[in-house]
Formats: sequence, C-alpha cells, structure tokens
Amino acid sequence: MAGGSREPGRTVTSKVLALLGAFDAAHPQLTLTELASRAGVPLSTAHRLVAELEEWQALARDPDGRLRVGLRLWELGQLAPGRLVALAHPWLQELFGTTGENVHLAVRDGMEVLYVDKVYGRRAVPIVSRTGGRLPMHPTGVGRALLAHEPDWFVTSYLARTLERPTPHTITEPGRLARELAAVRAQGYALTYEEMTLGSCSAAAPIVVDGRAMAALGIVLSSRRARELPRLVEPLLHVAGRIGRAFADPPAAGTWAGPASRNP
Amino acid sequence: MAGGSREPGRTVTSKVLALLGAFDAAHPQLTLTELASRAGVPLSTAHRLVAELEEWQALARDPDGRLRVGLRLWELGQLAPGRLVALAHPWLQELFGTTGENVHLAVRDGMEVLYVDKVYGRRAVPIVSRTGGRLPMHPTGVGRALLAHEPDWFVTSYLARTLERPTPHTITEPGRLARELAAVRAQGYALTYEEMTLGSCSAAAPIVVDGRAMAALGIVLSSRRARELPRLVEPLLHVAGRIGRAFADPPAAGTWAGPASRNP
DNA sequence: GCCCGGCTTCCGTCCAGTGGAATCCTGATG
DNA sequence: CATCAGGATTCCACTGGACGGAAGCCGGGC
Repeated sequence: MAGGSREPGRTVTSKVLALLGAFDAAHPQLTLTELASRAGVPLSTAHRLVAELEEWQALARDPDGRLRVGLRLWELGQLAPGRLVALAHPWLQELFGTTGENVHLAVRDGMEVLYVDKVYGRRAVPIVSRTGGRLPMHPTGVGRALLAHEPDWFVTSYLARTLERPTPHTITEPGRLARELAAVRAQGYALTYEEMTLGSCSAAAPIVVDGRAMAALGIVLSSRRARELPRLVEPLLHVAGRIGRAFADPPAAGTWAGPASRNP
Repeated sequence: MAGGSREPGRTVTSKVLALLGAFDAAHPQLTLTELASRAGVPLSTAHRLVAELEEWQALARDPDGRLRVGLRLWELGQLAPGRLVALAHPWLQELFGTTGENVHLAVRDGMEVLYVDKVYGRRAVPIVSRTGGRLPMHPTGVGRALLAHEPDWFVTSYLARTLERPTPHTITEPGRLARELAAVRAQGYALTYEEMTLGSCSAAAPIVVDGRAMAALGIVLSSRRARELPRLVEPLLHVAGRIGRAFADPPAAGTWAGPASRNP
C-alpha cells in the first residue's frame, strides 16, 4: 500500500477485514494489542484503522476499554438473512411451541454446519449451538442430515480427513459413518446420542428443495430424555416438509442458503 | 488517498465503510452501479473494493448478480449482542409462549428505537418491527416507554423537532405527548393504539436497571383485539421486572444496551 | 519511586490506490 | 439482424494517503 509497507501487496481493505476477522466466538472482545497481533497488522496501523472503525460503530468498546463488534455491524448483518430463514422461522417457533425443545436451523458452509436460526426457551438445556456458530458435520444431527444428502465425492472427501471426536460416543470410523449416512438417507432423518456433547442428543431432518438439501432442521434435548426423541421425529419431518414446500413454491428467488462449497 | 483522489482527505477505510453503509432495510440488494452511487464512491474504485469484500464474504451476490450483505458479516454481527439480549431472550420466549403475541425488545439509539430482539410465530400480525430495524420513538410502545424515562433535557429536545406522523392516530402535539409521557412514567407502562401502523396496537414496559431504562419490552397485537391489551400488562410488567433484576444481579459487566446518545 | 505493558503520537518515505476513459458485455428495441 | 443503452470490467500513469518504527505517554502494580 501507500507508504512503506513491510509487506507489499497487502491492501488496506485486507487489513480492515483482517481486523474484523480477528473476532470470533472464542474472542468476542480484544485489547488493541491482541487485535493487532491476531490480525497480523502492525500496532500503529491497527490503531489508526480501529479509530476509524470505532467512529463508524463497526467496532465498539466495552466499559473496560476492550474492543468488540459494534452495533452497526450487527445491524448490517441483520440484512443478510435470506428467504429461507424468513420462511422457516415461524415454523421453528411452531415446533418449539408444540414440543418445548430447543430447535435450530443450519446450513452447510464448507465442511462445517453454520447455525442460522435457533429457538429456545427458559428450560435450560446445555447450549450445543449458537446462532452464528459453527460445528463439524459428523457429530451433529443437522450436520449428519446435510452430509447424507451431499453427493458422493463430497462425502468421500469429508470422510478422508481426520475427524474430530468431541465425545467418546462420536462416530468417526469412515465405514461406520458411511453406513450411518446411508441409514439417514433411507429413513429421511438423523439421530445422534451424545456425539457432540455429553448429556444431549438430537434428531434432525433435511429441508429438501428440488432434490437438494438446502438446510437442516434439528431438535436437541437432554439425553436423560432420549427415549422421547422418536416421538419428536414425526413433527420434525412434518415441519421440515412444510418449510421445503414453502420455499419451493413461490419464485425461486435468492437466498444465501447454500454458500458455495469452499472446495473439498 | 494514495493516487489521484478527486476528494483528498478521504481514506480507503471510509470508502469501504461507505460501501457497506449503502445497504439498508430499504435497499438490501444493489447493483454495483447503484452501490457506488449510493456510497459516493467512483465506479471503478467501488469495483475494486467490492471484489475484495466479496472474496471475504463481507458481500455476496444474489443469483441475479446483485450485491447483498454477505454471510461473514452476518456471522460477525452475531458476536455483538451483549448480556442484555442473552438474558432477556428466554423471557421474551416465555412471554410469547404464554400470550401467543408478538414480543420484542428495543433499545434507544440516538432519537430512534432499535429493535434488538423479537419473538413471533405463525399467526401473522402486521409486521411492525424487524430485528435490526429502527423506528421513531413517539409512535411506538417501546419508544414511548423509553422516552418517558429519559431525562428532561432529552425529552425537550426530542419534542422540539417536527415529529413524524405515520398514521392519523399518532400523537405529535408536544403538550399532549408530554402528558402522555408523564402518565407512562406514573403507571410504569405505555399503550399505543394504531399510532405507528393502522391495525395494530401495543403495550410496552421499560427494563429498569439502577434507575435507568436500558431497554423496553413490547407486545403488539391486531387492533381488532385491542381490548385484550390491558390483560397483557400484568405479565408484561412481570417479565420486564425479571429481566431487569436478572441484569442487575450478577456483575455489572458490559453490554451495548445503551449506545451513547448520539447528541442533543 | 520504578518498572512494565499497552496505548498514542510523530513523521519521512514511497507504492498502493486512484478514477477517467476505453472496452466489453448483455439484453432490449426497432 | 443491427443498433442501442446501461452496467460491468479493464487499463494505466500519476501522486498524496498510508505506512510503521521509534519515541513518548499513561496507569497501575510492586
């Protein structure tokens, strides 16, 4: 960039984005120094850019002076959700209303699931997902449902990697997982028992539009009540079907429901 | 900036932010040309910057090629909400569950209310608010509740302006509005009848922490059922109280519940 | 009082950023 | 099929905004 950049070829924009990207679920607030270091931007440059971001409310300061994502960015983000979430939300709410259980909606992004909506109440259940959060596909209900409906080449390359194993119950053996996926495909829904978090289990169904699984609807409950899971499958499938049809019905307009597969 | 800028003194960052800021509820998707023009950035500059934003997924393209806010920005925005929303949400859900009506949570930002959370179901009710949306204070329940608890100097300068009048029922006469606010203060909640939208009315209560109204909780229903409003006041006040206490109780840690008043 | 870590300010250098203009699309129109 | 219009892309020579190391500042812990 202009002036004596130590690393020519780096654009101003890339630095601004690196600064923003330094925030994540594990680091929602940072000191200037941490931020600069995480973003790989020299401190004094960070200082200058942050001042500008702060003024625009892209970043804000906690009472203790640490930086966090600002109001304005949140507001902007609210403009992103597409038709899928808008259509699906009332149905998630409905499903929550009739079952009283945590319900969430996720899409695939790259090799992970991204939770795009969630409905939950006061009955505390271990927090497995967070709107805006990401988790691996194989140990989660929604991930399993989505993975089962991906083309073979995708599944193959998914299984080819070393799979995380968040709990002792997580299925990671490629062969067994592949059989599991076949079952999911056959029955139309996925069940998991303590594969992501000890103490909770889930059921999930894909939301299919045009033969493609655009998203998955999941329901999570305490594993003490695991035996109630099967009873939830019917309403889950019903709602997933309704959402899929609602989506397919009107114009085939735009959504960000299917972020480009980041490769494989 | 570097090179032959037509408008010296304009930073690269400011252009990037202007580009992002060009999106709003009324313009969630834009062509490159529209975007450049709304942001006040020369087309070719916009083209270059947008490419970089797109690569980072700060912006994304609709199927028709138009630009919209990207997934990554949404994800980032999800990091912003503070303790208030996290604590309050289950209560909104609860209130929705017991009443079946649209429930929302708003804070003041400048001279407007900003809706930070909302719970609603399938029973379609005219959409008065949108998470991430803004509305003027005087014709909305939550706005009225918040305004009533602002210091005099603020209210005075609020009333000194020309007040919007979205419906014929909107109260805009400063004197009458001031009396209305006194009543709200006295009774602890606000009621509005078709002041923002014909066909819907609302009740709202402030969430008071340390004597300050950090936010307001509102409930909206069709005006055909206006007579049911009074019955909703009790649960509304109850929940608002619970949220306030929950917030005050633990550490007085950080939130963005009260964005600095932008002036007067 | 001294030290240490993080924040803020300074300033001379220099290349990234700039944007007008030319070109290339794409889709509508005659 | 030719023409046209509006938007998107590409080019490129000039230049001032951006850079960042270093020095100074501030607060709070010992």
